[in-house]
Amino acid sequence: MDASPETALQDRAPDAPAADGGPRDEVLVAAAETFTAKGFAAASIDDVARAMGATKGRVYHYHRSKLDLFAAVVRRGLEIIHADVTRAAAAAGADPAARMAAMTRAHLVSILRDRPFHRCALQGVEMHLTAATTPDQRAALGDLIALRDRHQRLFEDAIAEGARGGVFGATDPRLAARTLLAALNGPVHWYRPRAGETEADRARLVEEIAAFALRGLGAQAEPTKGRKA
Amino acid sequence: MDASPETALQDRAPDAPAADGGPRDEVLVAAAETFTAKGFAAASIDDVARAMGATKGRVYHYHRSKLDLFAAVVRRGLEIIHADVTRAAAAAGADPAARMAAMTRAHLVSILRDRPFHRCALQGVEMHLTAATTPDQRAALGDLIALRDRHQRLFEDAIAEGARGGVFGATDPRLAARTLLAALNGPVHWYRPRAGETEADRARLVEEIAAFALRGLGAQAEPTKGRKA
DNA sequence: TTGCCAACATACCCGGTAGTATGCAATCGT
DNA sequence: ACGATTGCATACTACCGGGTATGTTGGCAA
Repeated sequence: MDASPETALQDRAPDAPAADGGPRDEVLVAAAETFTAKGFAAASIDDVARAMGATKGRVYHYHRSKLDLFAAVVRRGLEIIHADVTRAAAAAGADPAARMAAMTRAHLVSILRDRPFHRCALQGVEMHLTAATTPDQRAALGDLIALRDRHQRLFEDAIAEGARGGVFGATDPRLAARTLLAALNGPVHWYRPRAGETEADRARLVEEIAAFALRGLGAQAEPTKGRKA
Repeated sequence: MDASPETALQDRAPDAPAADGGPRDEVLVAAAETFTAKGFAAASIDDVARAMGATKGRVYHYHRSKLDLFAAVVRRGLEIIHADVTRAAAAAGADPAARMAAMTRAHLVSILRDRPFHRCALQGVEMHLTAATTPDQRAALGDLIALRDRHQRLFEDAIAEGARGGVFGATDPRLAARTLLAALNGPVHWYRPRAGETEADRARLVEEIAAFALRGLGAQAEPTKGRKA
């Protein structure tokens, strides 16, 4: 079986397109929910399997280790949100304020929609700063950190551009982006879709948090120009 | 030893005054740093002991279980920051904006000073939302959540008062407080005192984040009235 | 039909860790 | 001076959970 180390299934790029609803995808979803519920270290592979009504065999059939599984979940989360924000930024015009507003809302919407994945992504990011003991862990989490940095730079650049245009008052784009994202990521920790929650409820949540974040940057509260779009 | 279940050492109120620098305190500090570095689930009691150059015996002499130890750390963190913010709020005048500014800065300063404890506090809060399996865990974390809520209510009330006075633009004080605190707690995840960092550096950090947060509330950027105090 | 392989389930191993039981030196009250 | 208690260290146990090795079943190709 391990005759050639490259033969077996890897979860490299095949995960990137994603969300096909197939069995591989079901494992990822179950893992995201379980890791979200119990945390990476506290959740067992059996827990993940049980969440699907399956056993370890199914999990290890698609992923070579617990960390690999987790990394796949984190990667999925980071790629989803990066795609969402990038798309929103492209759709918005060149105006820095409107562009930033669109990015902020897209980030929030993405979080509310795929909260388990994004929660795991945050967990994964924190694991890096802390103690990634083994060298393979370092490697596995390393490129995930790169993805996170890429996403953060999206906001850094937008802030810096706005600051050059005098739209924002930020002196340190990096610190501003960090603080902005910290505020935007808040719902990851406490949001739970309540029973009978409407789309409008979520939209209101997004608008309130987005308003806070955009004001925080020093932007003038533009009269909800692109609203309802 | 367990003849009477109440004789032995409990870590109830005795911890509250705290920070005496004694051996009990040293255990708490080591625990805070270890849990911060590895996370609650991933950190072992031996890790905590090793961080002190001691063994498990010393830890279990002061705390009855891993969760008890962790709860003590979380409690310490929550009590510290609550005391700091309360004191700052009292020192500031009755003006809602100035009061909120003082609270915000106090919260940030507290985080930079005692980051390990506050990081554990955040961890502990998240553990509650997730899976506190056993009933004693529920109980242990329950009152910690109460402490967290008390601290959050400090900000909620200040926001609500400011909103009544028309100082802030917040429609939902609870959501505003949550988002505000999320932004303020940002440094808990990434801050590390760099070598050769001066007091002024930290002050600048505090001011930038505080400015973001206060603007987020819709407050006018008051010309740093109580600065250097 | 047969053979092969994907897609799992089952059974098992084994290292790490929470918790305990015990030993033991120093200190303290009397 | 001397038990008793404090303040740990050491040794050990029980168990959980990651990982693996080995079935077993269904579908698909030839």
